[in-house]
Amino acid sequence: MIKITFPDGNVKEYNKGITALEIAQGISRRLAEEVLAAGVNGETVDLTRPISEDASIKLYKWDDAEGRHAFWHSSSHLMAEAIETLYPGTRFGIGPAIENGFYYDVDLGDRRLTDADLPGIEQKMLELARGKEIYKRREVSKTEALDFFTRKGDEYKIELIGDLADGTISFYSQGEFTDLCRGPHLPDTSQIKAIKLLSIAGAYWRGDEHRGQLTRVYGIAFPKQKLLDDYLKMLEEAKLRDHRKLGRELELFMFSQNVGPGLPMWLPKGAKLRERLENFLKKVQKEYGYEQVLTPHIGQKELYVTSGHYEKYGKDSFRPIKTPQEGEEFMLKPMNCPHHCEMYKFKPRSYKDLPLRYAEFGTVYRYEQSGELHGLTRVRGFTQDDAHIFCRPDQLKEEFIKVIEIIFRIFKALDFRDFIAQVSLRDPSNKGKYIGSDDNWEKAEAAIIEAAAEKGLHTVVELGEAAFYGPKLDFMVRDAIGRKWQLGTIQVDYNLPERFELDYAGADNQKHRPVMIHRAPFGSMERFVAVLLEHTAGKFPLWLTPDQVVVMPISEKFNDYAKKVVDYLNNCDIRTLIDDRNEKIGKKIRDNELKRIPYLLIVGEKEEEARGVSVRQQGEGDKGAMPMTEFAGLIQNEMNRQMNSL
RNA sequence: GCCGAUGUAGCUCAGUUGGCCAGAGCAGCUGAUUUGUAAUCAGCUGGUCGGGGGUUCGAAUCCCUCCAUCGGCUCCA
Repeated sequence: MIKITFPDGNVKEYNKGITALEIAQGISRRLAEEVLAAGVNGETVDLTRPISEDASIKLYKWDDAEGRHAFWHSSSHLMAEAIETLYPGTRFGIGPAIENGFYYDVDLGDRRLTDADLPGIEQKMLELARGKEIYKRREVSKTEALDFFTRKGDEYKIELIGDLADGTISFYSQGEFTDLCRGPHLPDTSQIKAIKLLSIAGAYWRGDEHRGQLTRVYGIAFPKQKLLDDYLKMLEEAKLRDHRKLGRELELFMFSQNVGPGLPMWLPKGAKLRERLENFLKKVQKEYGYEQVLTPHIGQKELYVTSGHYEKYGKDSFRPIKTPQEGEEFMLKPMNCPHHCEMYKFKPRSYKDLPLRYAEFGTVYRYEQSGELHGLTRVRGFTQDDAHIFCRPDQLKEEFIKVIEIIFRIFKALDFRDFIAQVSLRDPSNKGKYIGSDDNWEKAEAAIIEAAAEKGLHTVVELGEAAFYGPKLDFMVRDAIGRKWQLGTIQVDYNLPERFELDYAGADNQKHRPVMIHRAPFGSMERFVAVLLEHTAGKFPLWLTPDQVVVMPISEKFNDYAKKVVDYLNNCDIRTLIDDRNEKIGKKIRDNELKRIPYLLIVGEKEEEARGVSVRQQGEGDKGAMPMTEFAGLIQNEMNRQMNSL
């Protein structure tokens, strides 16, 4: 007998070799139908894996990420089986479960897969799933594994097996299909009831652009048709809050093919909105002792040779601009730090001057490959809410913490509650990618980890994601369809001060080297506005929104009165428009609701007589009539309340 | 840059066995109407069918090429 401990602390005895599925069956039939995978002593395993010793157990269902993961991983194998059936001779790369669904990288030789082939694969998958094929696990030796895929002629699997240690290799088979796989998997295919293959994409083998490209088929599957329907509906709704669509509808920004791809232009409403965001951050930064500076948009190439950026990115940048007479080379600035370093060197600095905090809304230009441009989130010209803090080593942690506080304040003001804090460290196995001494890197990484811990920040650590000159703490939020984008970033840098030979006189009258912090709480104005648009679906808070109030006369007879109301409100610093089109009030309401203007004011005979307005709040309907002075007071109060809490 | 898809009016979209002057709704303009809480009616304007080649008696439609956009990959100082 073995002892099984359940998550609630209960302990029960079972025969040695019992499976999690059998345990579930012993609890209830319903549970046995719903359970997808098991956690045994913290490891996620197949439900049908015999348990041979005392263990704590957790049964994972659809609501658990581990359960969905097993479900989608099994779906991926099912898709591979379908593809192999339909297209014999296909070779397979990797086919994991992902956050939403699964994919498989396949090589069909000369055959090309297109979207039109997907429904056929879906049908074959459903057909195979209904056959209730068992997922069978088998442990194999390395020789046997290599032998199997050599006979099959699948060089991708052979390469994968080559990296595995003998004794750790397992195969999973269902139906006629056998795959190299660690698992875990569902007991059989019958739980896979609804399948949608979503798209086809090219993907480099093992993520290496110098190697061949496989065809990646993305899909998602569910245990119930309704879940699939809901998911597809959610995707449709997400499209409605796509910042590219909202940006056009709300007339915030645009792109022009004549100006060039990835070069956004801010229309009047967007420019004003951005200005309000900038003013908000300037106000906060002033409290934190920052000083605004301004620098030019270009700099001599040598500046970037000094910084190391030229060596790292020079080949992939916009080409330098040459002066016609002297042939001097200038680059569009891809970042602001070298300029700020030069400003640090303007005069000798003392330890008493530090920290020095130079802030600039700096517009930079980076050559991004054409295929990776994306709305406002990935562009070739953008404005960073940049600042560089030059401080003494003993001030580093405190300064870093203060930057975290600024980011918290901004995320709170704009209601970004769901963010990921990622600590990006260097890849210890590939130190050549980075500049600077091991000692400096260790100090910088320790400072970030300590500061984050001190602010109680729950972080994820990613190795190899650091900038080439230093580690960083990034704040990521998701867009409408769940893609992660980096917004705020804080980076510790011991290297640029060395390269630019920055120093200060210490209390000992010796030269010392300052430490630099690069930071951008928004990340870039473009990306921040994009993510904010998707978060709010275009319904910005009152203080930020482009137009706060629209006055709508019932008929043209009341246009004069409406204009008086508009003038009065604008004089009260309330951003007010008039809709004096010759349209019925229902039409005006509809159009202005769709423009997401927070307050719609209706004025007709009654209102003119009473010098009042009838108030309608966006999305909430009729709020009744009141004098226009009272309305103005309410809006001003609301705005003041919002601005003061920023 | 790579893989796949898409590109018709400002916006959303019809229009493929290649065949009269390329269509609709919304937006815009003009007029009628003078409206009370999510679309009043009528008329009109607006298109190098992404650009350039080619095939054909004839191309939005077929082929080539370039560009842009979309979904991924790679990349992201």
